[in-house]
Amino acid sequence: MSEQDISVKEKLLNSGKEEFLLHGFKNASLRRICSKAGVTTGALYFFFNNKEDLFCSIVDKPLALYRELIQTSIQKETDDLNTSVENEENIMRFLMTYRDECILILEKSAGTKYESFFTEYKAMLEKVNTDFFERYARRKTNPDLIKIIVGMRLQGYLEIIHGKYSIEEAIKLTKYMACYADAGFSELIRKLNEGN
Amino acid sequence: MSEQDISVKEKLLNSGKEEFLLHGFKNASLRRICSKAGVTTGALYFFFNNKEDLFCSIVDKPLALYRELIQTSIQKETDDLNTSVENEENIMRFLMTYRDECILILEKSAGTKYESFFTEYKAMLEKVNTDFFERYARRKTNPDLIKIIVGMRLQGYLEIIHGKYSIEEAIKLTKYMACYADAGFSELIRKLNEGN
Amino acid sequence: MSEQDISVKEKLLNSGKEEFLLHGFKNASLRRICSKAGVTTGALYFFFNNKEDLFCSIVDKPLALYRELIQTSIQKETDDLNTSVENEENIMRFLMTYRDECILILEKSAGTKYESFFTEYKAMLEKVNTDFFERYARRKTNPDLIKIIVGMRLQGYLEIIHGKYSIEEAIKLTKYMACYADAGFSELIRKLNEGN
Amino acid sequence: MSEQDISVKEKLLNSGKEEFLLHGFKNASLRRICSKAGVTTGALYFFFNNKEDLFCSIVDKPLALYRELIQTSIQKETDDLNTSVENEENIMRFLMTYRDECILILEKSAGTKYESFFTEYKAMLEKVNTDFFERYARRKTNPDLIKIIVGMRLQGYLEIIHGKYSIEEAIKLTKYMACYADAGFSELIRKLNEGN
DNA sequence: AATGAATGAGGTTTCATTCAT
DNA sequence: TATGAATGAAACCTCATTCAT
Repeated sequence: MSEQDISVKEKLLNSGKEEFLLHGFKNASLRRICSKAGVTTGALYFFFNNKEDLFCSIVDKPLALYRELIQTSIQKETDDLNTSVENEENIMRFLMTYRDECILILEKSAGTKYESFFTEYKAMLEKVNTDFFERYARRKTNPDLIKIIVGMRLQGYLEIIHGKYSIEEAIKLTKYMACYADAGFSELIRKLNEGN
Repeated sequence: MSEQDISVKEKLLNSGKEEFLLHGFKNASLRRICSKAGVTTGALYFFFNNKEDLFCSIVDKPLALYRELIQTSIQKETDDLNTSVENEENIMRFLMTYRDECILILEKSAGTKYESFFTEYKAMLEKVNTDFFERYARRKTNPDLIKIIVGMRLQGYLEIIHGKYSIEEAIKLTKYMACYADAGFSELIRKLNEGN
Repeated sequence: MSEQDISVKEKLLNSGKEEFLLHGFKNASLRRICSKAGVTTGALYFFFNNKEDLFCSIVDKPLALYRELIQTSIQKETDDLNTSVENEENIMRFLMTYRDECILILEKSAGTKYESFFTEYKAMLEKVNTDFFERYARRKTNPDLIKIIVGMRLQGYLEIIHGKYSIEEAIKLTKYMACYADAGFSELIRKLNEGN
Repeated sequence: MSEQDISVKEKLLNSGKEEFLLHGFKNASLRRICSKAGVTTGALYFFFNNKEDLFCSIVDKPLALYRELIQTSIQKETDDLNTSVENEENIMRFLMTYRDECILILEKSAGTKYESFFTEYKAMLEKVNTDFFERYARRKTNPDLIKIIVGMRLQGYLEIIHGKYSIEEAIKLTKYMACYADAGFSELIRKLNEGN
């Protein structure tokens, strides 16, 4: 598809993505977005209802896909713990495919309906980890510790997403990260049991 | 010091801190800051040159102190590796004492001259870690891995700072986090050497 | 005529009428009109020159008919005073038949060329009433009083038009109103002559 | 007070009143209001929160006074029917004193919180008239007729307010109008009883 | 030391209208 | 006939900043 064949709507989605990534939702300027797309501000409102609608139009589809992926991954992992490596790879493959959109949702969405997605996602992971921990360590968890570990692990993902890696590189790094995290986790359990 | 003795300047610094924490630098409103401080916007410009000057006035002193602390900590740790635990405790003690200011610099400073502080700080830590790694593991590091590990570790700190912990609780959590991170790090080295 | 046979032009006239009634000419939105009619804004400009042309197309024919009716009514009443009851009934029958269009012209036309129609109509009625008064009361009229009485009488019509009455109900109410107005008028003349 | 001593706030209130009277609340332009007052649009927001706040600042005080006046008038008239003439005179005196503000509330307030004031006021008068009617005519009222008569009477007030009369002239006209309305009302009752 | 007033630029959004197809 | 796209002006509003007093 040649340069001139990109529709204005696509141009707006592209320059919107760029602007949102650069400044975040609230500080993004529709004027800049439109002028980057080579149209007047009014034109934007032919394609989108408002600023948030533009943001959501960029982010909605990947997000829906991601929710599906998470759903099935958790299901699979509940049925068979051995799928966890494979699941993590699938997730990372997805995240790398939709790098920009992930960053938008997780770090640039303040002011939109997705602004609490990250927090909710973290809370969910904390719950999953707590359940896992209590099943295998057979002791009460320290919710503060769980929160820290989950936060660190997610940051690991974000570091990889922010890097300019190929998908294969990213997956390799993810595996190293898993190695790091798992060893840390085991040691923590050991120490906590010992301290008991 | 009685309530009425709080000078206008201090009131502005306080309400500024509050507002910047709540909305970030760019989305903070000087109007709100001033009305929270009980003065008009003009008054602010008697004490500060502009919005950024107010931000910096809140953050500058703690930042200078922190830079000193880091300097001496690194020096101490270079001289004697055994001081590392003690150093980390000192740092966390500092961070918890200046929780708000840390959050401002690390997460709310976009639009100010400190907006790249976090990135630079990370880069510095990456360098320190690389040096350490290369000295003890006697092999080339993977800079991408270092970046990830440093990012995760810093996120650990941030998680603790964001929690409403007492200093002693925070230090305890920091130690657990160190345990997690060190074990992970060791395992990573082992694996990398083995893969060699 | 089946549903699907309603031409686009008619759909536009209908949804235009609805919108103008709801928001008045100036605050009406061509977008809403077109979307209610199931076409795009461009289509409107095939049938009408502009917003005002749409308004006039809704209102022009009833207005022309009304002008005829008024003309002949006044003529008839000049020739034979006894036709006045019959004339008033004819007028009310007409107004009820074209309720929406009347309301558009009288109350929703600000911004169009008809915005002063009501004022002019009132002025005309004032003149007619003045002539009548001077012929039968044989004295100078008070133009201010005439203006007030005409305004009130017209408001009476508007109240009836705005009610959700059947034509027969409306005519009945009109007769009561005439009774009220005539008695008031007579008493006023009596009082003015007495005060003489 | 000399021309140059009029504060900007007063200038804004004046040009606002002018603009609202001319175009109604919704179609009034803050730009025009401000440029008529010789300031930029931003200046308006130093004195008023928004467009509606400007409108209300023009209208609030007279409205509060009017509500008091109505309250006491109804009370007085309930206690002693003979006060009605005096009450009506007081009301008209008030309306003429605050001509512009009355017109704003009654005819130009669409889009503000006062947009339904007229309707509510009418409904109240309909109730008062119904009660009065049923007490003196000893028969069920026709609510449609009451509505029409109240609407006409109010229109009478509006006609007077819109004229450029002095207060004394206005009061004189009001008395004539009362004569007209009372005679009409009596005749209507007579006719309705007869038709019984 | 602080107020009160005002600016001017920029924010998002809505609108009637135009025009190539 | 009608669409889909785009314009440009105007709408209300917020902002950091300035300045005379």
